Amino acid sequence: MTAEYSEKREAILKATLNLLVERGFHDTPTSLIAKEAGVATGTLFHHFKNKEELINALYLETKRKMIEVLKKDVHLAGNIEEKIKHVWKSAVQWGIMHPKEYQFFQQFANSPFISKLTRDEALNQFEFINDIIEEALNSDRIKNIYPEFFMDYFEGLFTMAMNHFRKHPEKISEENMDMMFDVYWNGIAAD
Amino acid sequence: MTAEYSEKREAILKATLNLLVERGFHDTPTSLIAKEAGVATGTLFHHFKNKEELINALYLETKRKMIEVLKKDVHLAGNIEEKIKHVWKSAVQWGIMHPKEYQFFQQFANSPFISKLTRDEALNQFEFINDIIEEALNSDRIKNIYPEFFMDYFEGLFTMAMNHFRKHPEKISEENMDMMFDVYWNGIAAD
Amino acid sequence: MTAEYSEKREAILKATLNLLVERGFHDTPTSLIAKEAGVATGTLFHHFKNKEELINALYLETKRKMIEVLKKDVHLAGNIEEKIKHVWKSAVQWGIMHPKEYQFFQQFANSPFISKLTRDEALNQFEFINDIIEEALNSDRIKNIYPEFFMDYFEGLFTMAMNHFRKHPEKISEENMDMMFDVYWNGIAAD
Amino acid sequence: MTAEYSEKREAILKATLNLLVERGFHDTPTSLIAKEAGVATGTLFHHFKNKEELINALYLETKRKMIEVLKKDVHLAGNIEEKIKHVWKSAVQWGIMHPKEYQFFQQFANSPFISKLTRDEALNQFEFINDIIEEALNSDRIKNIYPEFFMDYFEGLFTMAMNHFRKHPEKISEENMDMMFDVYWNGIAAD
DNA sequence: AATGAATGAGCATTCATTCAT
DNA sequence: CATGAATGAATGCTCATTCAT
Repeated sequence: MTAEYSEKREAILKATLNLLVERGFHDTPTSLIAKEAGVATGTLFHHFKNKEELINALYLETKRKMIEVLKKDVHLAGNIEEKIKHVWKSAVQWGIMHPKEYQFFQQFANSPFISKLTRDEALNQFEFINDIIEEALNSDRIKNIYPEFFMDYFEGLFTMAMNHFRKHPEKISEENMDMMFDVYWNGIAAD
Repeated sequence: MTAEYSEKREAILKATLNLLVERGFHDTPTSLIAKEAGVATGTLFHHFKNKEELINALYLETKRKMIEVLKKDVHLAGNIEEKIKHVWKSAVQWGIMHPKEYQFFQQFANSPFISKLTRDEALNQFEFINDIIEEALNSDRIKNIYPEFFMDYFEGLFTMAMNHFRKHPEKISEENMDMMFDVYWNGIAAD
Repeated sequence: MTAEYSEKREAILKATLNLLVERGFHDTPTSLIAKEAGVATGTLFHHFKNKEELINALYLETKRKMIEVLKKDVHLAGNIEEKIKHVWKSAVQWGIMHPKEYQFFQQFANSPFISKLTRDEALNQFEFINDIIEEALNSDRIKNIYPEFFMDYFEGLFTMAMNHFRKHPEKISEENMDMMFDVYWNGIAAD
Repeated sequence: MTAEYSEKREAILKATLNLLVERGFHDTPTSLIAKEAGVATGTLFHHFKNKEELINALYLETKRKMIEVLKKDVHLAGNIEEKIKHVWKSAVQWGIMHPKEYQFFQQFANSPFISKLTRDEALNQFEFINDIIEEALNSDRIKNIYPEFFMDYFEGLFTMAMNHFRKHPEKISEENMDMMFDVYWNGIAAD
């Protein structure tokens, strides 16, 4: 199912995102999605084989868009700390600007609906981060920790920041973001 | 619906936990839970008003047991760092020893099924942590950060550790736990 | 799914038979069957796993009842010709007395809905006919024809008679039945 | 909807026949027929008003072709027995050579899809057989049986032969066909 | 004539829950 | 307390058919 452009298809994806985060998976019938998208029930299944595939498509296309943002301008950063900070802040800012998309990722992060295939393809797009990680580990700026942890630590602190800002929106500020990145960096910085 | 002890009741809770993490919520009909628990369908509704209440009961009782463990022996720890480390490591160890329970918490962390009531009651039991946090913030051992972040940071790094060990079980070791706590502590330690 | 007795189950089977022959398979929704049987839609699926199994059950139980009739009093017949005639006439009379059941068999004789399992089990019950066939072939009353054909010939002429009487009900008479059996017998009688 | 020749039309009819006998009516959506025929879904409805008319057209055109074969060379036969034998064997041979077409007839023989109109028109083409029957009944070669039965008997024994050969393809032989015709003839031959 | 995206009524089936026993 | 047959609203999905291009 290639993602050829189609207005109806787009409308369905948008309605799915909105309803899923507002009402949860099992309170979002396909009939309601279709209604919200302004199409017939059959049209939904014309574009997506079934509900599961619809959600996987939404997951993948949303992730693609997010990663597009994270990648942007990384190369402009100077040293490795700045590179990581750039990606980290881009991620947090993206999450703040796209709360629904972020919540959707949270909801389906551990869901059996997101197939291994989808997960793998999403992971592939994160490859550019591997380069950064390698560069970081090879530098003398950070502690001697193993790569798998480095990756999960990055994601973990990002998730933490996002959850925090969701619970306490009044804390959203450039300053606090910088503070959190400091916490992140101090955690692994070489002495 | 008080939690008086009953063998059937226990069997239902146990079956619920197993099925929920194995098959996900919407692939776990109450009929299957009853079957797995070795009771009649009606019996389930005799002990729990409905499916939602069953899950909330499971959530609450499991959380209670977990917190029991975290609280244990905290008072024996010396300074504030040791106290926090004790709770943190107890939490990680509990998660490793109870993978199903941990996965269940993850699955339902953001679920609309867990009522505000349940969430609040669970939170209440975390109160003993507030004391620790206050003690920490008042000490000169850690940076000047605001309390809400401190709390979320603790939970965030715990979750990160758990996810990491779930993805990479071969990395589970006392040593790595200590390493992660160091990362945690360095992130917020006063200079 | 053993055929334990149940009034609702019986009502469903009866409604199925009536509707199937009146309206055909694909114009007989399960909802209509349930309505006609005076039960809820769920009840139908409580007794039969799905529509297909419902039809297979109807097929098998109807066939069982029919064969019961064919078997009756065969042993009273004298020679082999009389035995065969007895079965043949019992079959034709059963078909005339049970037009719906007969039509149902015709409709589903070649249907992919009737599973091989059902067909085989139905066939098993015809075993008593094998004895008769063997006796016939070993006698000197009939021509030297091979057994498989003998069996199909019997069924073929029965079907022919049934079709004929269905098209021309005014021809139904003891006399014509006898005439047809003569035709049958002459076809294979030894010179 | 006249049957003007058209490649797409032919392709649709062919695909219909193949799919119908392979998968049964209710597992053969028009979309699949179109796909198999290599045309767009709309095209099917351009050539046939609806699914029912498509099947009726297939029925009628197939029957026409079959009867063409049965008629061929009847006039060359000598006496009435030979004439009947000629038609009977032609029919059996046609069935063996065109198993899909035969199965299709069997499947739809009692179907509500084949309209009375279609059935009547198909019957009309059988008229040449009436002449043969009349000739037979007026001759002294066969028993005194009434015409309606004579007709159904012919068809019944043909069907029986076809079913037998379908179940036991290894029995297909000129010899067995002759044997079966003998059985047929003996059944009604005058003493 | 041909296309195929769009339609929406219709269907088989599921499942939380009830209640008579 | 326990049972399990019965319920019926709700849902995912199918498919014949239409129609703008």
